[in-house]
Amino acid sequence: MIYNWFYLNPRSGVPLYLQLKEQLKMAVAGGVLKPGDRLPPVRELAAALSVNPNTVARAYSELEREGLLSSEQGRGTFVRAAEPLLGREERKIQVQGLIDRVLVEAFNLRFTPVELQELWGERLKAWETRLQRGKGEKGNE
Amino acid sequence: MIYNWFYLNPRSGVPLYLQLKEQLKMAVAGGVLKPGDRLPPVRELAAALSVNPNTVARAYSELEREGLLSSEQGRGTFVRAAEPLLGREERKIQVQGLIDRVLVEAFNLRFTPVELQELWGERLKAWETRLQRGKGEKGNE
DNA sequence: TAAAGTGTATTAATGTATTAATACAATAAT
DNA sequence: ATTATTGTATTAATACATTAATACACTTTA
Repeated sequence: MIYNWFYLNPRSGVPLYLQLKEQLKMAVAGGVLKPGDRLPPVRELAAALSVNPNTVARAYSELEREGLLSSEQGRGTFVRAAEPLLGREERKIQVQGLIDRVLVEAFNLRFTPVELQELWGERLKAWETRLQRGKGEKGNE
Repeated sequence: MIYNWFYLNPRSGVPLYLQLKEQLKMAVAGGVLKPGDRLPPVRELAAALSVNPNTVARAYSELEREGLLSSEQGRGTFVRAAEPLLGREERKIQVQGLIDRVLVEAFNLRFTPVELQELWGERLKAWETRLQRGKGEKGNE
């Protein structure tokens, strides 16, 4: 069951819809949800997570705006198979911005470029193997 | 003048104190502000930026809590010279978390590990040279 | 010691975000 | 066609964040 991949904590301080968005992104990035997969209906997932359907709807719709999902009224919500909405150059700029912010933070935490390079390598490899693992499988178990 | 390194936009949607925090971090990470340097008094910087002194005070105090600055009542606020407050392991975990978030975002934007590796290398090098440049200089011009 | 310069704390005004309740609209199934 | 299923839009209640006004406390300097 795909539900088991999600867990919301109302007392964490992090908004429910943001927690869900984050976990949905993880599920897609990690291969648990694959392009074309259908997500649970808003009411169903909302019931399973004990939140208002609007909360799930907001997570879905924001992820649609960000190009990760695709919602069709009356049909359902799906993981987008095609390229995201943004163009190649725009996406690159966005990722660059993210990387720059990490670098600034890390330098302020007194990390050296060499240490950072090592840490980055570690994490990238970890995600690569995770993506590899989730390659052959199908469906939402 | 150090003031020239800061610019706040009240209509950007981003809170003023966050804009200032970000720019202060950049100034330190990039070597414009060096350990031991004194920052402008809250009232003075506030006047220069046309905001309430509390806004500057908040930026300063949060950066103090984060270990980047050090404020002393009656004396002023300075760039912290010593190691940050967090321990080595804690800092590593924090940076790892930041990196992971970038990776998730990037994968969802359909970047491949190879592309990411390249982009990361570019940005890291860019910051390295920037840090190098700001090494010999002294004071706030 | 008085005055000026500095960061800090308290309170209030205002805007924004979050969540829920409810009704609407489009599609699919019968 | 009718009903069930699905996403969407509107509104309201509530809490939180942001900024400003103002007074306070500590340090330096004359």
